[in-house]
Amino acid sequence: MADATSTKSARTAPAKTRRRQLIDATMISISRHGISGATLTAITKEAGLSLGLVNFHFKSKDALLAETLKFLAEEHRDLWMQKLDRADFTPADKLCAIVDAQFHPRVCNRKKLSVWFAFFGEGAYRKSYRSTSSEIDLERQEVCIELCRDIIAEGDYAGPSAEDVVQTLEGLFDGLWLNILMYPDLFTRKKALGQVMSYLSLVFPKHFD
Amino acid sequence: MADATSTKSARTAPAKTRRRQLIDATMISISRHGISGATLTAITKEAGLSLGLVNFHFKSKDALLAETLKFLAEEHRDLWMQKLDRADFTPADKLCAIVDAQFHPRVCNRKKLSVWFAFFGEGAYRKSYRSTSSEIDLERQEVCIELCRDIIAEGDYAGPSAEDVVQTLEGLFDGLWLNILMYPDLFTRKKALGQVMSYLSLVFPKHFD
Amino acid sequence: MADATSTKSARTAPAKTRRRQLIDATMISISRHGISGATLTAITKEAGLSLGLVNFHFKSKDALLAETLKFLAEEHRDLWMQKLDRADFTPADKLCAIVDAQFHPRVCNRKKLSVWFAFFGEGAYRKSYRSTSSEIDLERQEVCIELCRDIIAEGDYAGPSAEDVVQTLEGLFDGLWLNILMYPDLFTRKKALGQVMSYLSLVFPKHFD
Amino acid sequence: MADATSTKSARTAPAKTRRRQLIDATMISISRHGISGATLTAITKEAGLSLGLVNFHFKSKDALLAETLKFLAEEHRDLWMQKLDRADFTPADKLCAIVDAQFHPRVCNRKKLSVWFAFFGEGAYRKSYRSTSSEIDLERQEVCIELCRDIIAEGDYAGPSAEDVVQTLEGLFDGLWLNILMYPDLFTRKKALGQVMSYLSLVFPKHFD
DNA sequence: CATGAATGAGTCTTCATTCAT
DNA sequence: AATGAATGAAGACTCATTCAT
Repeated sequence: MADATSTKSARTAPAKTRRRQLIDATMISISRHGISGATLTAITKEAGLSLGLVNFHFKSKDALLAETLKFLAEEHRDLWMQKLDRADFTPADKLCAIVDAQFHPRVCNRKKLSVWFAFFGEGAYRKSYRSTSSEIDLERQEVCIELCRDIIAEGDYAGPSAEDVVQTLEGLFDGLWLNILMYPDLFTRKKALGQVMSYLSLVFPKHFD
Repeated sequence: MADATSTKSARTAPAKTRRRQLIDATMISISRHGISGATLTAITKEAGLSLGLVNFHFKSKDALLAETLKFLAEEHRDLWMQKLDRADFTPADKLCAIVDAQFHPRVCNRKKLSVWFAFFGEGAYRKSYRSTSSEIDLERQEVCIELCRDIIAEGDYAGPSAEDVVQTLEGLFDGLWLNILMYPDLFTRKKALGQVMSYLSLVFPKHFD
Repeated sequence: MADATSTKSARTAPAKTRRRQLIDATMISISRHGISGATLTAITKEAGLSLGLVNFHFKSKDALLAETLKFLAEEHRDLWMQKLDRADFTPADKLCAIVDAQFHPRVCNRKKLSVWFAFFGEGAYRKSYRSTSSEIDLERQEVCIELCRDIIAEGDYAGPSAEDVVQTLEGLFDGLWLNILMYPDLFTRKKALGQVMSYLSLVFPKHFD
Repeated sequence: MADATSTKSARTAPAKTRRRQLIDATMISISRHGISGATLTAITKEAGLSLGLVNFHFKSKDALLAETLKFLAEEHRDLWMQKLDRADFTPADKLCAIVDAQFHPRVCNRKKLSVWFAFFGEGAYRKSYRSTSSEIDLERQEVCIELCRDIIAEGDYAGPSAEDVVQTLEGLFDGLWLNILMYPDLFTRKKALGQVMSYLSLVFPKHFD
């Protein structure tokens, strides 16, 4: 009986459902027509909802975009976090899991990469990003640094510091994402993953491959 | 005395000067107010010129943006190219020069990074970029691959292939640029440069530090 | 007292009503300030509606103008058509009705003549006219030719052919319209009508006066 | 040797030459791109002259258009006037000459008809026309009425009055011009001429064919 | 909760006119 | 007498936001 969670869009639906629909339509619109083409008309048409709903469920368009960014950041964090609890994972396994998450299809696809870089490209959203989502980035960096420290200790590596490695990793993550977005024919998720693993095997040869 | 070449703006000026002024004002506007805030009104006000001049010196606003992108790409290329001719440079020196250019203040500053990522962020301009400027990127990659091949041969390295190294370098370049733009307090040109050199000393230990 | 059909303008109104209002305001604007003065600002002000409504109810200004032309052509056709069905009318009566319609106040007034000639005067609209409205003209000519054939047969006239007469009539219609528009003090609907009837009594003396 | 009247455009030329060039370019521009496309840029490019010249030789664009209209009206008048002096012409010959002039290729061609109706179509120019050129029209009508009176007296016609005939003729002139402009494939100068002559043979059978 | 017509500020673009050369 | 870069008002069009239903 309970069709509360039905995806079938009823004439009325709980606020949460509508918000999710709108956020999804926003991402699709941005990826298809760019940030400038992501008008409320385009977004609501994509969602199959009425124009007025955005300002009803969100305070403004800017709020919708901010929520979209937040959604993306949290979805990403959920992905790499879920493997960290596993007791049977070594630090290297966990680092590997984070790298995997970075290029997981759920996160690393044209639809979502378009949105990320649309936000990065607009100064106003960079600021918004820093204030709402950067702590997630920092959290991941902290975790990675911790893992690298363990790995370095285990392997007794004399190379770059844990901080150095992590900053290089972060740089690689973003840069490879951009390459995948710009040249989808030349750069693939798989290739990018290989690139990062190749780097890790260079710094931590005893742990990676 | 002779102020024929004075920068003092006369009522009329050669087309080239006006175009340069407008391109510069475009970059400043984008970096200050984002791509969406870079209206012709804002740009011409920034340049201290009248509104109608853009459509006089460029066919349209889109043309102005395309030219801005082209200017940026060419300025960048000129920078890394100028060191490649020097006969007294070893391949490692030349590679080093390219890395230096990537983080040279003339190229790697907030004003210009903002513009790069503004273009990357908008699907329409990504396409425009691919059709007008990507050959410059590819050219640089070719050159880097060649240099890496020489270095690998010289050092008899058994690590990643020249192609692999270069793709990682390209990824690092873009990712570090983004980090500098996003977190200017945490990431500096100098630090980024160190990051890349650190990577190079890992893959080519006999050549770099 | 039910004011459901009241002309009092509610905040929202059916699309058809708005379209009609805008078309009407377009005709008034053209007749008052010429086609070049018929700006969207002028039109919407005339209609007492907001500027953005034109692009909401019509795709563009050009579409509005095309619809205006179409409206005019159809209104005109409806006028001369309505008398053609009457069984008690002779061919001469019907031809007379068509002539009457041509100079009927609903069609032949400064407001609408201004619009007709505004369209005729601009090459682009002449083309638009040919593709959308000329079939109405041709239809009328066909009907007139048929009627003239009947009249010629009835009266056994040896003068110009039905086609000739109709082409002369069409020429007279347009020319008299233009004269009424240009010299409203010298040329009136009534006079024009007399002119045409005078011509008809010359070619078909047994049928007209 | 005297090349004062040379059509070769020297760097400087007498004002009269330049004015004629600009008027001609105006007519060509209007006929090619419509009145709205007849910008000063288009006109001066068509004339092969510099943009600033219009406001130099004419007070304003409006003045140029008014002069163009005047030129057209005077050229037309010169055409029908030149036959009126001939002592060997009967009134019917003279009337015939006026009709011929109306459809003479120098006057009745797409380039010039486009201009006439462009002016008729714009209220502002209708007014300008009335104040500068209508006396030419009226003059022609006077002449025609006089001729018709003579013809009626000669033939002892009992049909429409001279005034009536002339008004019908004027209507036919304008209407046939419009038809030629609108449907160049269906209506030709020759056909139009035949139409008018056919009308004249109806009212003045003893004089025309 | 939901709708979508209406609003009008803001954008790009065009173009007659000016003016230093 | 001639040039054409520069100006800025005015145009069509877009779109986030509002609000009566």
